Amino acid sequence: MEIKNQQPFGRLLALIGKNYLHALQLKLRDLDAERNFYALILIDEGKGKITQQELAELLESDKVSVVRIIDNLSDLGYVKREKVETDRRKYSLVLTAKAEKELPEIKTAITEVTELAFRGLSVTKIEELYADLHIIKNNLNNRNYE
Amino acid sequence: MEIKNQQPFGRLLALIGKNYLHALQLKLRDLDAERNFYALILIDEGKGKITQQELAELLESDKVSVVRIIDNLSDLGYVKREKVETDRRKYSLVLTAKAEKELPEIKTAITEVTELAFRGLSVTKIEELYADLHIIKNNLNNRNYE
DNA sequence: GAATTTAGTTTACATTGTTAACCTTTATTT
DNA sequence: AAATAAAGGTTAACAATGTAAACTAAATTC
Repeated sequence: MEIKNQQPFGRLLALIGKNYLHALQLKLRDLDAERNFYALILIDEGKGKITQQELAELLESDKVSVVRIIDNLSDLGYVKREKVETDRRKYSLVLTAKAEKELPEIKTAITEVTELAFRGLSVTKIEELYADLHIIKNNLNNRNYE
Repeated sequence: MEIKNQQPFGRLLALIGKNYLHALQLKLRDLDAERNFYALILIDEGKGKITQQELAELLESDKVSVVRIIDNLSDLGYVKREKVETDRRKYSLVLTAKAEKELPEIKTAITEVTELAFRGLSVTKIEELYADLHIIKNNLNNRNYE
């Protein structure tokens, strides 16, 4: 396979990532939440203790974006901000009952879209793929070229 | 490797794609063009005959986005729109001398970032990776779930 | 206790994605 | 040939996203 005359590798990845998200949004179109599904999962895993700053790190995003994500999820009734008593600059992010009710459907949808994406690939190949992608992700980390 | 407790696959790809583009933009920061590098390459390959509609298909984008891309490249002096005489609805997209002069640097930068991304992976692995990604891209094509 | 740092918010601006309405030119229908 | 539809491109509007700067309030450092 010639590498020349192909679209840049990063462009290919970004395109696939976008299509993945579209498939997920379609599967979950009956929910109020239209995006930020992974944030909900991370907040759930935070067991009521995660802060916006910590969430920003997990999402590899910045705190301004996280404010908007939480505003969005909060407006839709998925998340509540709770002042941390021991450090009153921080908020703990807590899922509402609504979010907890819908979370299984979200996780299932993610699994299904991932399975759709991987159709025709063996488990071995998928594991290799993840390993390679993590190598590539590290290679492209800012500290490697800035 | 556990697939659970990882970030959604599409999110990983989108992140890597974004980092790839950042690396490329950094490498090419001395150029006037700050993006749309791949569009320039496609226009070059179109040998002065490609139209906006055709470019939209190659970019897997829509015609509105392409208008903006060509506006941008045209404002920066990289591309000219030339009316097609045989079908006066269309424009041929033509690179300027400036674009042709900078194109080698752009292609080199893309190659370098791609090589940086693939550091530590064998040629065999890279070829497998491309093959797998194209399978995944097809799997996630709209027609497979809409 | 003054200065700095941290968590979060707000504002601003540019880019991107999406949709709809529109103009002009070409193709199709009848 | 006239009417209609379709195609190529443009414009406008709106929401989402990325990035940066300035800000408040609380905590930490010196």
